Amino acid sequence: MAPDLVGCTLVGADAAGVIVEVERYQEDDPASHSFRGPTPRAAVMFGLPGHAYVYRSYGIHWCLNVVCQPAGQGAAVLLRALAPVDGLEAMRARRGPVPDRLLCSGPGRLTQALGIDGGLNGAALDGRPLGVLAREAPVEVLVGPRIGITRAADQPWRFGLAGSPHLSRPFPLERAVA
DNA sequence: CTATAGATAATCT
DNA sequence: GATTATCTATAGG
Repeated sequence: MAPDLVGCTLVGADAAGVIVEVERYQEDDPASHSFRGPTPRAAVMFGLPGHAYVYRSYGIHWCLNVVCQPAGQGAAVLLRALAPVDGLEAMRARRGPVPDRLLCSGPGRLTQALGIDGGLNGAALDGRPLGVLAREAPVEVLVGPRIGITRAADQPWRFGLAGSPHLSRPFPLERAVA
């Protein structure tokens, strides 16, 4: 499901962007919050698929995940970067004086740009205030190791849209999948 | 371009 | 007390 989310559109309350970078996390993955079972924080990961798992990162930022099927599995996809397509003014207002390239180029940046916080933890991703739209055309997806983790760091579980200028970081080897 | 400090809170040891 | 699915500002090459 993670590579299939690349190219889809994330729609917020007043802004939207194409998902250009994601990472997958699941229960048997030591880097995943669901690794220790349905703890208070990770409970949503074991809940309804298609809902949002929002957690605080480094005490400062919010990060958004899409909970995966089937229910109760503890699997989710972290949204790491968007290509802004709508509501640019609202994003700029929330993000401050950064270049447009950096508006949504990172998991914490993307949530700040869309105004997403812990209040949306567990929310359905089926429309307002948050939703995901299917992509309209096939895309070329890159694969590489995940970013910012120490456990299972060599697993190629990060996926990105080939050629996007909005990735949080480039992919090491441009290997295509899907 | 790389390197590093600092902010800050939930979770882990 | 240490670590963490991060970001920004600043200093140096």
